[in-house]
Amino acid sequence: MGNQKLYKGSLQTIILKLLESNDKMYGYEITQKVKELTKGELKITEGALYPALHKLEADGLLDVEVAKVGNRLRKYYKLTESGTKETANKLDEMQEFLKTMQHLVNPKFSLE
Amino acid sequence: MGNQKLYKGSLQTIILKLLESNDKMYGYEITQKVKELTKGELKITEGALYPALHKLEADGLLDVEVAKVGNRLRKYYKLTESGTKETANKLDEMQEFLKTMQHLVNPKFSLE
DNA sequence: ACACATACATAAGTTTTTTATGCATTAGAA
DNA sequence: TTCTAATGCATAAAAAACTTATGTATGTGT
Repeated sequence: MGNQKLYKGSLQTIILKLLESNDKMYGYEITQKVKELTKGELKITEGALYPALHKLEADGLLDVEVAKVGNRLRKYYKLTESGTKETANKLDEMQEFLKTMQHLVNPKFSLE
Repeated sequence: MGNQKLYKGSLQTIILKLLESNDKMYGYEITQKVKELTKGELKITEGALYPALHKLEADGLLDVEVAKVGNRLRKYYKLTESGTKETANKLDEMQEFLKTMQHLVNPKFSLE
């Protein structure tokens, strides 16, 4: 499961991307989805996730809707209009970042 | 120049990779090289760089050699044996990270 | 002279994350 | 049936890594 340290700074983008693909999700579901999609490489901790969700909501990027399933509550999050725009921005920045890093660390780099 | 936040956690790897490619470098040279290689996308600040170099040295991954150029001093850093091994590890982790993130944010993802 | 580039450094503050808890419900195994 | 693990939320203290601000000094070009 490699270096969790490298994921610093990308949590918001990951959350937004998942919500763009899945319309609405709740916190626990996000942790499981990420674990599944990354084959266990990335495990989002609750201590990071919930504050991040609260911040995204406070910033107006997410709307929350509380649902009761059996006797247990879930908080479903979905993108607001502004959240959808910001997701596009953050994904662009992420692509740019990945391209740059690829270029920096790729072995071919030493030939330049 | 995109989102500097995403580069959090990757500074050590970047420094090590540069030293792997260039044998020995001094701090200011590193900042300029990174700016050049990333076409200004990434600007390493001195407040981040120097503490990072000191830590890598303290951890035994870098050796330092002070040189005097004119009346001004430079600290040349180079990989130790252990630093060379750690560089390989960190580059592997970086590749893994980039692959995983690419997979997470790539548009194709929504088809899965 | 003055501004900017080179070259090092550290300290205070911010952000983001980890680690450690805490509470409560539900499903499954012993 | 009792205990453990999973589900589901949450927050607080601490650590990590950075930005911003500042300091010192030399060299270069205008």
